[in-house]
Amino acid sequence: MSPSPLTLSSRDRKRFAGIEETLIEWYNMNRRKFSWRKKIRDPYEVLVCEVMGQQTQASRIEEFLPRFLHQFPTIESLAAAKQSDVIRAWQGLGYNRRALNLQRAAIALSNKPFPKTEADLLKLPGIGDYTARAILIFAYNKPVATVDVNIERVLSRLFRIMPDSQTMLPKHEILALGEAILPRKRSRLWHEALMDFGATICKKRAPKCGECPLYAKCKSGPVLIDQPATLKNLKVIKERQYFGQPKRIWRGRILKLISMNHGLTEASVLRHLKHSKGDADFKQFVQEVLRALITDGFCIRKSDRKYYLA
DNA sequence: TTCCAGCGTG
DNA sequence: CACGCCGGAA
Repeated sequence: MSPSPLTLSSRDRKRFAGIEETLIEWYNMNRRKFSWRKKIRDPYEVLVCEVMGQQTQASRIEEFLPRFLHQFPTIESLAAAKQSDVIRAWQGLGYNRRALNLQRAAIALSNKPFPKTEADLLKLPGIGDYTARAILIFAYNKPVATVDVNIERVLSRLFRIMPDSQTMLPKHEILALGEAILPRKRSRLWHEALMDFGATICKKRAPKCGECPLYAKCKSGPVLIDQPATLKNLKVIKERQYFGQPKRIWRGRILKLISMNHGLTEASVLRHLKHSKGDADFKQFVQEVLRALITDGFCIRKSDRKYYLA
């Protein structure tokens, strides 16, 4: 899945020469200090770190990664672990499916050389375009480009005039742009710089154009600098509520209940949830959630009619 | 209450 | 391509 090669316009190329140097300089002074950013990186640790990073703010990884790696120090140990222990180790991080997929990936990788190509990484469950490339970049400093939402924002705004803080270039254009400007000898450093810059200066909401070292070179800066933090006319999609909470919250609570008890009947689950008894609709809803947790591979119901972590 | 942020499925 | 998945922080 290589992006179509793109030749930067000579104008863009000229502008970029200064951008690269300024951004790296900014990064050297202002980078976020994370424990996993060490000189030598174990591919397995990069894999875990990147999966934890999916849909999750980097600061929250700090809390979970060391503990997880202590508990599952190698691919083989994760592959051999009880799934219930992996789920428990993931509790609080969110998107629990990632834990299941990560262990499945570990099983697939167990006792084999760690993959070094995008195609091989993409075969793993839970590894998509972004993560496959990110692993190659952070584990091996491989000269490929990857685009997360931070990089998407930074490149869109820098190279094209974005009408507001929400609008971005199409994904394939950004990837092509990313490939075109990639400093191929320092892919890892460059991507970390782009991400940190996007997370702290070129933020989604209320970007700090006033203190941006690239302001003079940024196409969108003049548009974004005075934009109010909250945009009107942008319709907010409200999350559907079930009995006062989004379903994901109920799923999380129920999964946590099951993970903290050895065998729970449906009645016990209902009791723990402290919802008004005799609410038939709520009972049916909980049943649906329990069924889904089983379908999704988190739980099982044994012949004693009690629910357990799978 | 809103914000943040990739993958897999239908 | 649209949607569901999680939970802490702002």
